[in-house]
Amino acid sequence: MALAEAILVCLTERPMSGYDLAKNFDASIGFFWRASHQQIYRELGRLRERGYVISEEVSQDGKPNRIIHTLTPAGKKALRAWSKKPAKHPSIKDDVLVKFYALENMDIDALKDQLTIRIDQHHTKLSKYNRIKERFYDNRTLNLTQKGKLIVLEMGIEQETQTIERLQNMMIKLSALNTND
Amino acid sequence: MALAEAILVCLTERPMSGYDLAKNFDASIGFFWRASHQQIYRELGRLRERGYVISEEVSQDGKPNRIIHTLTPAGKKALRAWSKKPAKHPSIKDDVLVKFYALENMDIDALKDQLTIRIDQHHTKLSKYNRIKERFYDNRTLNLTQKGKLIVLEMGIEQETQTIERLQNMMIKLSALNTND
DNA sequence: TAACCCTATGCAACAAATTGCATAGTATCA
DNA sequence: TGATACTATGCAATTTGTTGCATAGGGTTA
Repeated sequence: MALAEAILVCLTERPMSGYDLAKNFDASIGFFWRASHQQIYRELGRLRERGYVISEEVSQDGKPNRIIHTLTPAGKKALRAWSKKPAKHPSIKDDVLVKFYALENMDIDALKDQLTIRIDQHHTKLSKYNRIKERFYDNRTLNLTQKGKLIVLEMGIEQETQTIERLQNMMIKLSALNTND
Repeated sequence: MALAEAILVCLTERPMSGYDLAKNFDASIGFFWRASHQQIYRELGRLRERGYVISEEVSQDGKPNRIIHTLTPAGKKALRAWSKKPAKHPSIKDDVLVKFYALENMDIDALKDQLTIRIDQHHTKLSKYNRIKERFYDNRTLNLTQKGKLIVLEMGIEQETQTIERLQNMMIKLSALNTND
């Protein structure tokens, strides 16, 4: 259950509400771990039960009260223990590639549209990464945690760039098939 | 529930038993869609209920009987309908990248070991892809389905090559951190 | 002024995935 | 000859993930 750990990792940055976490899972950490707010709230309950976070309600006016979750020493200990455990295989599930596996039974024009959408999505991601890099990491003295984040960010930029190229390549090959057969 | 469709895609090649499918999900199609045999057997039950496959028991001697599942016209129709539906976001869940997000709370030596294992795994995958390409796709006249499979195979080879480079890059950056800080 | 979005939390139902176990014969290796 | 691996199927329990809904005040837009 690495969602628990992904949440703890977020909370090392600063104490956060479930809502803040959900937004984080929609942006930064969400680039390689997605979770809905429902999942996050449920998991926060479990983390509280285990004593990995403490939660306190903070009243706001005009807005609903927030519940701020803070990482406990036990939580940090759990994180370090987790870091020593072997990593799992990253999950792979990709509709589009499956579709290429039975082209004769597919609607090829529809598949092209899907490829186009995919390429757009990766462009969006790439722009986000680049914006984050410019804003937060250029020309600064970085501590260890920031350096770690910069490493994954740069890997993300490379990955997205290469993915876009590969998808464009697939598109070209798919189009070539279509006109010849 | 695209596992159903991934199974149907496999069955377009030839009728198969659950066991055969499980092996396929461990090799070819499994490179971008993983599923355990328990998942597959359960899903086959549902596909049979919906009339997308028909199943017949074949007795063997020495070995347990096999149940061979064949794609029905209704199954093919369902596949084509699925091909028109927009693709989902490919699922992303990667422990290792999450770990880079809180380096101060991680055991960096353990993380290096994990990176090494990852690199090895991608090398293994790459070799498999290359072997498949040599065996089945070189110097042949290919039909549409085979061309589709070749496209994803070539994309897989590119992807794995690039992933290995990126991971090695991460390793170098991580090592540089370790000695300086 | 109605429709919609944002902040903020959460329950409930359902679907999918994981983990553990069970059966049972054959083959291979030490 | 005992251990292990392969073929072949499947149940059951648990954990994760998804979808739909509910509440509720505030701001923005048409």
